[in-house]
Amino acid sequence: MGRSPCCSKEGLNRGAWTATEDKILTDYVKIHGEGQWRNLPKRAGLKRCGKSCRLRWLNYLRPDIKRGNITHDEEELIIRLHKLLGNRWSLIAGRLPGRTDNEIKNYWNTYIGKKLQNQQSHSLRNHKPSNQSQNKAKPSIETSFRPPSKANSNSCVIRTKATRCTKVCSHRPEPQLEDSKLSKPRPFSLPEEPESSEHVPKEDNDPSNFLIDLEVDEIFLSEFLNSELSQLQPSHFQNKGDHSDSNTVRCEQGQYSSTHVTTMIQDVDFTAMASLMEFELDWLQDQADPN
DNA sequence: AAGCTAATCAACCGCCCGGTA
DNA sequence: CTACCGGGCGGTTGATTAGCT
Repeated sequence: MGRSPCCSKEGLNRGAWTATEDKILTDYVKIHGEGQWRNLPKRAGLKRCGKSCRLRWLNYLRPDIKRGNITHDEEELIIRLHKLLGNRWSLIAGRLPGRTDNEIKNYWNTYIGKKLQNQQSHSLRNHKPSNQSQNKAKPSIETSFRPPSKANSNSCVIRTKATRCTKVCSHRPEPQLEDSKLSKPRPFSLPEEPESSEHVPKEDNDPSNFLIDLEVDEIFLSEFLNSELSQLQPSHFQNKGDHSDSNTVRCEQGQYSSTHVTTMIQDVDFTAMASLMEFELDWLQDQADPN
C-alpha cells in the first residue's frame, strides 16, 4: 500500500521560485509560523507543493540562513563531523549555525569530496600500495565519499582540467545583500594546503569555533561507540524490520540507528561510562557558566 | 565570438519515522 | 495493531553559469 502523494502535482508551479512566491511564503510563515506545510500552499495562495514550500523556507528564506562561502574552519568541521556521522547532513548542519543540510551536502559533493579524492589518488600514485594492503585499508572519509551519479562514470579519473574556481577567498566577510538572488555565493577555490590555517584568524563570534566543542563531542562519541558498543550483543546491531540503513550512523564498520543507540544506552553499564559522562558534563557546565 | 563542457546548487523525489486516531 | 498524516532526510536531477577551446 503506497502513501498518498503529499499533493496533487497538477496545476502546481515547479522549478525555480519567483520573488513573488518567496514573498508570499515568507510573509505567511512570519505570521503563522512554520509547520502545517501540506496546508500552507492552499492557505497562503501558493501554487506549490507543501514540501517544496518547506524546502524553500528551510534552505533559502529562513532569516537565520548564513549566506556566503564556507570558511576554512567550517570546512574542517564538516570533514570531522562527516568522519563521525557519515552522510547525516542534517546533523552536520545542526553544528554549523546558519548552514543548511542541502548546502553542506552540495559543498561536500563538490569541493570536499573532490579534494579528498584528489588527495587520495595523489597518495596512491606516490605510494603504490599492494592490492593486499589496499584491501585491508581501513574505511575512511575518502572511501565513504560518493560523488553524484553524474560523475560516477569517471569518478576515478583525475580531472586535470582547470576548474572555474579562480577566486581565492578562504576567509572573507560575506555579502549581505537584500536580494538573496543577487548575493548568491559563487564558488571559490580551496586552499592547496588546507593544513595551514595560519592565514585564518579566529574571531570570538566565529561560529566555526564550534571546533572547540567538537573536540569534546568527538572524544565522547568515539569513546562511546568504540568501547561500550563493541561489548554488546550482535543483535543490537541488526536493523529493525526490513528498513534500510537510511537512519543509521556509520562509524567505521558498525552502523547504529538512533533507536539502537537508545536501546544500547539502556543496556550498557553506566558506571563504565561515568567518567566519560563526567567529562562531558563538566564541559557543559563550563559552557553554561564560565565563572 | 561562439560553441562546448563541466561545475554548481536549488529543487525535486521517494523513502522513512514518529505521532495519533 | 493498523492506517494515515505530517514532516524530515538523503540521494538525485537539471537549469544555469562559467571556463575552455
